[in-house]
Amino acid sequence: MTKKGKTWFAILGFLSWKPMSGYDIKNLVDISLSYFWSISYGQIYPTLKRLVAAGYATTEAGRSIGDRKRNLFRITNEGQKALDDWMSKPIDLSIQRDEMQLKLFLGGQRDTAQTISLIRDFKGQQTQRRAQLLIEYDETAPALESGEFADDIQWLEPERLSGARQKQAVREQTLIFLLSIRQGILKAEARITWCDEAISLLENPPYANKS
Amino acid sequence: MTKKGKTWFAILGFLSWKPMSGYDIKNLVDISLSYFWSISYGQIYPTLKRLVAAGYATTEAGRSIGDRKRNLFRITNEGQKALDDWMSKPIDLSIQRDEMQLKLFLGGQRDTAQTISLIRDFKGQQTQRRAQLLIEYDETAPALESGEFADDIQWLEPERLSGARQKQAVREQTLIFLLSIRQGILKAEARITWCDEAISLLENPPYANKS
DNA sequence: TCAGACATGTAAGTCGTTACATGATTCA
DNA sequence: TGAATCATGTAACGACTTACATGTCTGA
Repeated sequence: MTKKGKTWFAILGFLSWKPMSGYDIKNLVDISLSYFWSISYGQIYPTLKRLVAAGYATTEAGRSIGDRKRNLFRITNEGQKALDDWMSKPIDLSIQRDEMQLKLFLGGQRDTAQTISLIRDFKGQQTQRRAQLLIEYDETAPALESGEFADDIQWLEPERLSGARQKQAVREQTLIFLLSIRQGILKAEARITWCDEAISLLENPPYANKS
Repeated sequence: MTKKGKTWFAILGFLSWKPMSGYDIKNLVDISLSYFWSISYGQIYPTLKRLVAAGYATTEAGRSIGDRKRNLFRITNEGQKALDDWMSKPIDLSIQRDEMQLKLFLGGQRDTAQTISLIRDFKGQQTQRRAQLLIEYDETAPALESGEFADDIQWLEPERLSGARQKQAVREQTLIFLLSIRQGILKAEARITWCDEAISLLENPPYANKS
């Protein structure tokens, strides 16, 4: 049996929303998950094939009204079952490589000045990211009230629902999206806090006057 | 020319401390960088070969006094130069895949109850990790005062230095190590904060009474 | 009509893990 | 003596990116 990794279930997860093409999936990830996920065609198309081979999806070539022609993939009951199973499994917490920490560790006691300057740069990056995320948050938040997506943010265009249900779906989706942005903001802020602590300690080591 | 990735420079960075074997490097990473880096023999030995081929390191087979025999690798001037260059380059900030966020996004509006339970589990994991890191912090911190490593924490055993210089080296290394633990703690706390916010919002959505 | 977006795919290569193979040395 | 650990490696596989190839459709 083929190996089922995170990409496998990520794609299956999108198909559980509604039937999609590989192209749709790529767009969806790029537009709405760009901060914490990415995927390439080199993964998508072969994985879709394997999903069909595994009986987790079916394919309908060429279909689509009004739109250009796309190869749509639809999740099967078996696929849905496998997805539900994976969704409820605890998060895999294996190491997240952290280049900043690696450089700190490797160079920290050899060249403090350079390390400090590196941390300063890092803080700059994180500060910028935080600002960017705050803007995105503010642009998205109104949809929570209105139930209508702002301008270009129509990543989830659900099957047409009647007015009230449609608005509710938009609100739910918006809340999820805001939560993910919020996570990015908190992460950036934690890093900024760390940078400040680290710079301060490296500039004035607590053992400075010890022999 | 062979590709030079992070693993390449990670290994080179260790060699810049003192000559080491592949086995030493593996141990060092496992013991002191385990929270934010990992490396396997399948990477180490081939990379060491490539470092030698690139002129960044030399090898001395069999050497070692009192110890078992090991193949030691020593960084060259050229290697040191390349390392310095890499060390001063800004941190690569490309996406960090985040399984929690992926699952939130995929399942959030389909099955809120399951998502909440997933977040609760995640919070549990992060709380545990935070506790573990706090313990490690407390165990390591005394070395900042004493200039002597606690019990089994002798990852950096520098070339023998005279008393005062030796203590100073230990203090510097300890500070770096504490900073990296601190980063792990801040990261875990940011995640815990997010979990609380997320659960609260998912349980009581701000749009609950809207039509 | 033709540039640009839409849409689908493959090939080659890097990166990393796991499992396996091999042998030396230590010490209970 | 034999189990554990020290020590060095390779092979196979999976995950992911990049670059390429190919063709369609839309609108200025």
